[in-house]
This record gives sequence, structure tokens and C-alpha cells, in this order.
Amino acid sequence: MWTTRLLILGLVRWLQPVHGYDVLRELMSWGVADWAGVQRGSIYHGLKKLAADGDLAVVKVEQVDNRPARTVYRMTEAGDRHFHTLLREKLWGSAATSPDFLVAWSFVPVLSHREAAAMLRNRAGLLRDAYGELQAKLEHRGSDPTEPDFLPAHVTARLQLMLRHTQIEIDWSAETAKRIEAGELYDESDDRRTRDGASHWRDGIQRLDAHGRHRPKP
Amino acid sequence: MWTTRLLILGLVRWLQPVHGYDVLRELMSWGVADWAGVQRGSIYHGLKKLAADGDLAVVKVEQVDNRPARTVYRMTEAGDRHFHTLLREKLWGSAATSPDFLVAWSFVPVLSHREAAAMLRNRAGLLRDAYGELQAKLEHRGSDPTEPDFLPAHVTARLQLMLRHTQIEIDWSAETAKRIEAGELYDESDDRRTRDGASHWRDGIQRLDAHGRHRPKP
DNA sequence: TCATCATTAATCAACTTTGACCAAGTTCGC
DNA sequence: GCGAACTTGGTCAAAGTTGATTAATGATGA
Repeated sequence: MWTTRLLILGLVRWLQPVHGYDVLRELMSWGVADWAGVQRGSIYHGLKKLAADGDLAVVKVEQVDNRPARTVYRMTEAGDRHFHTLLREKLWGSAATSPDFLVAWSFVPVLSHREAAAMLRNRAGLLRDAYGELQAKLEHRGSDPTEPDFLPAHVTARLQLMLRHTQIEIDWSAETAKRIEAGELYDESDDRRTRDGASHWRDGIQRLDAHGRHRPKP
Repeated sequence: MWTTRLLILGLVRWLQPVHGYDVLRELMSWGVADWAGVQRGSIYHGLKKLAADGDLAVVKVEQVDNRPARTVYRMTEAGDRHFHTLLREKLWGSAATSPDFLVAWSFVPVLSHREAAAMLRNRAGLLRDAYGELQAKLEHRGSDPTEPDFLPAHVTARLQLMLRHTQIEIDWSAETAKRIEAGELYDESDDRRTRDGASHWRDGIQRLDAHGRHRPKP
């Protein structure tokens, strides 16, 4: 899945140098299993595959006591290029209400306000098209079950649900474009600033368990 | 993916005896690639796996002229049991706004009005719980980036989007439960009736191409 | 009439996902 | 102070997905 690759690339980019278990814990704390369908096994596979493809590089393999060895990764230049390509692809391209957009949205502060707002307005347009298509399907449907344009009632109920979801998504995109332009969502320099200041974030990961839950006390 | 299995089981159940290409065309005409993420290759794999697992049985392999041979399937009793298990599991179990529920919803006329309405009210309950959790996350979030309950603004924007989607889903579930009880969505005898009368539906499939599009003229 | 393209019904290799499992160490309840 | 349960950091085989490809035929069009 491309969502897995994007999540891993994005996180290694923030946290590098970083080992697999930390990436795992951070992603689990985001709840990606719930809203993006990414499971633990996929993350280790993804790290290896990205390393084999040259998007990540292995910095070292650490051994602490007799614990399992940690593999520490960093991003390559090619990886950074691929991250940007993938991010744009998912943000600009996916109209449907799928996890793809939400996953890519996690890394939206990488974009300038200008680009982010443009992307959201483009998305609103795509969604309006999708809305129109759904509406068309609902409107000129036949009532004769033998005709090809006939739709069973429970199917039209599903289409109505999808229609409402699409409307929500259109509104949110338009509103959020405005909020970004007003500077409400993130600082434009956020990308570099947060990458430099990611240290206390990294400390936070140490207080997560393998399911991404916060631990009571150290 | 379980969605793939459920879709195939459901369709073979309606249309049996049926060959893979007809299942493919029907599913593509439903647009499952768009809203359920099921691609052509997965369908043939699914048919084979289900046959290997004993949920489907191969009736015969047809050869028309020199065309590729068609493998014709029917459902076994075990397959029917698994279909019912899977259908209930996906309808009663999945709270999140995922394709799982929508896929299972395709076969809701298999259930009695009573069970369908109960299922939808149960779902509304699960969704209200999810709504509460999202809200809690949004409310007691800290504003200090070094604290573990801090959420960046673009993440809270995503949560707000998810909240609205959840609300839509709650409303739709409640409304649709009422509509089903009023007998608006399907006849209670629909399952057997339509299975017997599936013949003109089967004819309709012959006018679809491999992408599920209706062809202009025969 | 000949080249080109779509249709039909599938197969296949490459890739990805999944979740059970491992093995040493640590913490917890009682 | 003992066994149960969890943590750590990962591996692995089995399963699932993907989309390019096949090979014969029918339709289209210049």
C-alpha cells in the first residue's frame, strides 16, 4: 500500500535517525490502524523495502544488552524526493473519501500555505464532480427492475449516504483552505522548525508502548 | 481482504451457477473498485481461494469455440454458512467509516427487517461511542507542544472532519432503521424471491463489458 | 482489405499485508 | 519470592493484491 510507504517516509523524515520500533510506536499512537488500516507487520516490511529501494539507508544496527538488535534508519535524497512526489500525488489526486487523503494530510505542513490552499480548492472541485455523478446516478434511475438503470432501494440508500459524506468533505475542504490562508493551521516555516525541534517529540515516543498507548509513569 | 471474499460469496450466491467473468463484470458495474477498493485480479484469486477452502465448488469448465475456458462455480453449504457469518460480522461489528460496512450493506436484504433495524441501531450506538472518543480527544488536548496530549492544529482539523463524518453516519443509521421498519427498503421475502427471479438480472450482466460499463447496443 | 483496437476469460510474478511467534528481560499481583 | 503477564525489537510463512500479459476473435475504420 502507498499509505504505508508515505507514513514511514514521513516519519523517518521527521525523526531520523530512528529505528523501526520508534516508528511503530509513533504510528500506533496516531491510531493509524483504525483510520488508515496499517498494521504492525507492514511497518517493518515497509522499512526494509524502502531501504532496499534506496529511499532509506541503514545507519547502524544497535545492540543494547541482550535485547533484540535495533536497525536505525535515515532518509536518502532519493527518499526525500519520493516523499514529496507521493505526498503531492495523494493530496492532489485522491477525490474519494479514502484513507489516502487523510494519511497524506498528516504531512500537510510540508507544503506552503499557498500550495495547501490551492490543493484544497482543487480537491473541493474534484469532490463536487463526484457529487454530481452520484446525484446523476440517483436521479435518472429507472423503476423497472428489468432495465439496466434500475437500482434497488438499499443501493440508493447507500448512494445517499455517500452523497452526504461527499458534501461534508466539500465543505471541510473549502473551510480549511480559508483557515490555512489565515495562518490558523500551521506556521509556514513549520517544516524545518519542527524538524530541528523534534527532540522533545522523540522523547515523548519513549513513553509509548507497542500499541501507541501512553504509559502511566516512568 | 474480507471485503473481497464477502462480495464474491454474495454474488455467487445470487447468480449461481456462475463463472468468474460474470462475477467480475457485475462487481465492476457496482463500482467496487471506487468505493471498496477491489480490483480485477483479486476477484479471480478470491474465487480460487474460496474454492480451495471449500466455500465454492467448481461445477464445470466450459469451452466455447477457442475462447479462454470458463470456470463455473456454485456455492457449497459451508460457503453459505460462512457468507452469513461474515455478513453479520461486518454489519454488526464495524463502527468506523470504512468500506467494510458498505460492502456488507450490499447484501442487507438477506436479513429480516427486525434484524436489519436492530443492527442499524446497534451501529448507531457504536458510532456514538466513537463520536464521544473523538470529542474527548479534541477537548482535553493540551496547548503545550511538549506535553503528550498536545495535538498540532492540522491534526485537530482531521479529527473535526472525522467527527462530522461520524455524525452523518449516526443520523443515516437511525433514519435507515426507521425506513426498514416501514418496509421502504426491501421486501422481507426479497432474499428468496430475488434469488429465484435473478434470471433477468443475469441477462443484464451480458450487456456489461469488463469494466462494468453498459454497452450501447447488442 | 489490412492494420488496429476492443473483447473475452483468465493467468502470473512481483509485491504487500497479516498476525502469530520468538527469546531475553522486566514488572506486577499476591 | 513465584509465576503470570508484559515489554522489546523484530522475523517469518501464509495469504492477499495488483496490473501486465496472453491468445483467439470480432468490430472499426481508412
